[in-house]
Amino acid sequence: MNNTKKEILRVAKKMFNEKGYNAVSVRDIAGEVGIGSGNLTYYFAKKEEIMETLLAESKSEYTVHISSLEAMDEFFMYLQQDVKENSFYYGSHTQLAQVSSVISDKQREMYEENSNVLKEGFLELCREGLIYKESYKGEYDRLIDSLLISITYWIPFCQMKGSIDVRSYRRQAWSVILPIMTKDGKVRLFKLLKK
Amino acid sequence: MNNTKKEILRVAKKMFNEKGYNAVSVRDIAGEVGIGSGNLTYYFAKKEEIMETLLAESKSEYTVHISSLEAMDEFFMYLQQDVKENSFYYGSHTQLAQVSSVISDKQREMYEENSNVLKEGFLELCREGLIYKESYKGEYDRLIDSLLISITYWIPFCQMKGSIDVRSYRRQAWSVILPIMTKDGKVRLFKLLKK
DNA sequence: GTCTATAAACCGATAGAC
DNA sequence: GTCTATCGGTTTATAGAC
Repeated sequence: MNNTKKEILRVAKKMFNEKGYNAVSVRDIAGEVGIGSGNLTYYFAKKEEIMETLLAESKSEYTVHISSLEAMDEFFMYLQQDVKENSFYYGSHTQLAQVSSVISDKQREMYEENSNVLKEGFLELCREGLIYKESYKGEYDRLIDSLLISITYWIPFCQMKGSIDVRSYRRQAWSVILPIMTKDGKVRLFKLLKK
Repeated sequence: MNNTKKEILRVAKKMFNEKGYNAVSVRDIAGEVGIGSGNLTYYFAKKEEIMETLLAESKSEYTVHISSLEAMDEFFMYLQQDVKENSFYYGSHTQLAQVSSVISDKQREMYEENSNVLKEGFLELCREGLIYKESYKGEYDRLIDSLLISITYWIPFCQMKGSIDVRSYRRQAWSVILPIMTKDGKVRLFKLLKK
């Protein structure tokens, strides 16, 4: 990939991180890179293509099968890290859904993928006797939705709360799961979180 | 308040509800009202002032003290209704935070208010023996954050999921609380939800 | 007070010279 | 590949008629 193109992507990601997708214009980006805005258009015909390219590059290779409490904890830490590193995306999640269907499709895809990963994880933890069985049909699905809605909007939520140091998503996630954990599961979780 | 001004607000709210804040221009609104866009500027110097006024008007008079399971259920139904009626606001929550500090201050204020209402409610339900005591310091606060992050971003989340009929927030909220409910509390809740 | 008309500044995007 | 000039669109702001 061309050097200028790389530089555009680097600067755009930085600026989106800081100010959000909508608040950054293509002229702003071109100015920061030190090229004309028309030249930027040569590389990216539309503003949304910059975001789509950034998104494609950050494509996760984290295809995991949660097979233990530790694996689920790692998954939460991965999500937390993902949100932190790609705040250019998560910080503008709602806006981006309206910008391009490519992106909104990607969002749904990521939701379904993470939802499936967590569902398998819940079932595995249940088999291991670490969490209780569903007390009604669909309980796991709803708790998983709570976990995913939290991670998806974690950045704007923390910004809204005005919390100076963003409390970790990892702890937030476990807080939702803890109440359905067995005594055995709780013991193992506390040991894990203390480390 | 002036008749024209009222009409502007009515039309703007309707259009924001349908298409989202960003997708509606002041010209669109003026055109729908049947006045010139410059005339609209006479009433609202900036686009954000329209939203700020709408927000100030929709100021909830629902200052409640949750004193029972039924009251908390009513509160969830109120939140659900609020989100539905004011989708012009909740559907663009993230964007609006970046638009004006008046709005972002209001968002934080609403979060803190709802957070306090729920916190008192949790403590009351605990006193009544319907939910368990905190199993660690801060557990209630985290569950409440889960409830509030869900309601705040309920609309974009449901749109992302692509669920045709939006599952109710009321059920989602109780799903998070159910795991910390006592046997007594669960019995009363199920009776309540069956009605 | 109420409204019209219009300018100013900015945006994403395009065309074409070099 | 890079640039300037420009289009049609937006929000914002002003000047002035009634």
